[in-house]
Amino acid sequence: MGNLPQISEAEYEVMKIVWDHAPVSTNEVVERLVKVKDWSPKTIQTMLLRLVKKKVLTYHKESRVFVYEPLVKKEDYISDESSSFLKKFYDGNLRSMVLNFVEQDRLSEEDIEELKEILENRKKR
Amino acid sequence: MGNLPQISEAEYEVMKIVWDHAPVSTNEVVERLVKVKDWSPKTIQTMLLRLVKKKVLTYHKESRVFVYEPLVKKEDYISDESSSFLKKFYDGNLRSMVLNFVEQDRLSEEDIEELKEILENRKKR
DNA sequence: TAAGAAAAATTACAGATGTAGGAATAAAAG
DNA sequence: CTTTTATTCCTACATCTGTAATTTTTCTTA
Repeated sequence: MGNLPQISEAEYEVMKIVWDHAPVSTNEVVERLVKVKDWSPKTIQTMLLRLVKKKVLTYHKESRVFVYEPLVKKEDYISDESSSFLKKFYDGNLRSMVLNFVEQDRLSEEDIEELKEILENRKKR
Repeated sequence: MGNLPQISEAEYEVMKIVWDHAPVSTNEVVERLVKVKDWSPKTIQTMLLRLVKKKVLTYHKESRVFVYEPLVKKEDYISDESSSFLKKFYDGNLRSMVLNFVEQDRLSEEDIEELKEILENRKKR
């Protein structure tokens, strides 16, 4: 953990598409993204290029088009980001975070109940 | 939430000192930070300046020196960052994050126990 | 095979960030 | 009052990020 490449905010939007649809061509990424984000296709192409340069993606040519695939797994990336986040703000552990949420009354009754169930279920395996 | 100024990584290191020691002079911030970070005093001064410009800090002059105080509360900032983080990676709720941790076996038995206690205690008030 | 269309390659540029150096000024000391 | 020193003010510059436009290359189609 902590050794994955840096992915910027805009790049992450692109990665979400790639993770969900790889192997995926430039065009498909563009088509899917412009539905959601108000970006020029050129911008999206820049992001793809940068992600390749950062080794977050690879591509191969299929005749004239690029087809991309992730080199970094989504789960790994999210795990990594979660660790950094917890380290930065909650002394590295999820307990501190949950405690903080509880103390600040940022959880509803249902949240609490569901959390307890999640923890119970895990215990029982 | 979501309307607080952006605080960069390096700026955040400075803010930690200010939050913990305000009202605090440029010199005190520098002295405390150079113990922890390998930064030039000039760099730290730049950070303080930028934080003032971003309205994260105010200062007043005490004779010739600047004395800083936060305009943004640490708790508010952390809350805000937590919301953004959860929104970005866990669909906006802490439950998803905890569930994910549980599923990925990233919590020890003690973690689970402590979490359950935290939730229990909260219920009982 | 030449023209047109589609894709990729190259270039651009402003703002944020990390990382300071140097100039100006004000206060303290002699 | 002048020199030294501490502090602030202004400037700098490379990299990253957001946001593309322009140019070149390569298929496709007439």
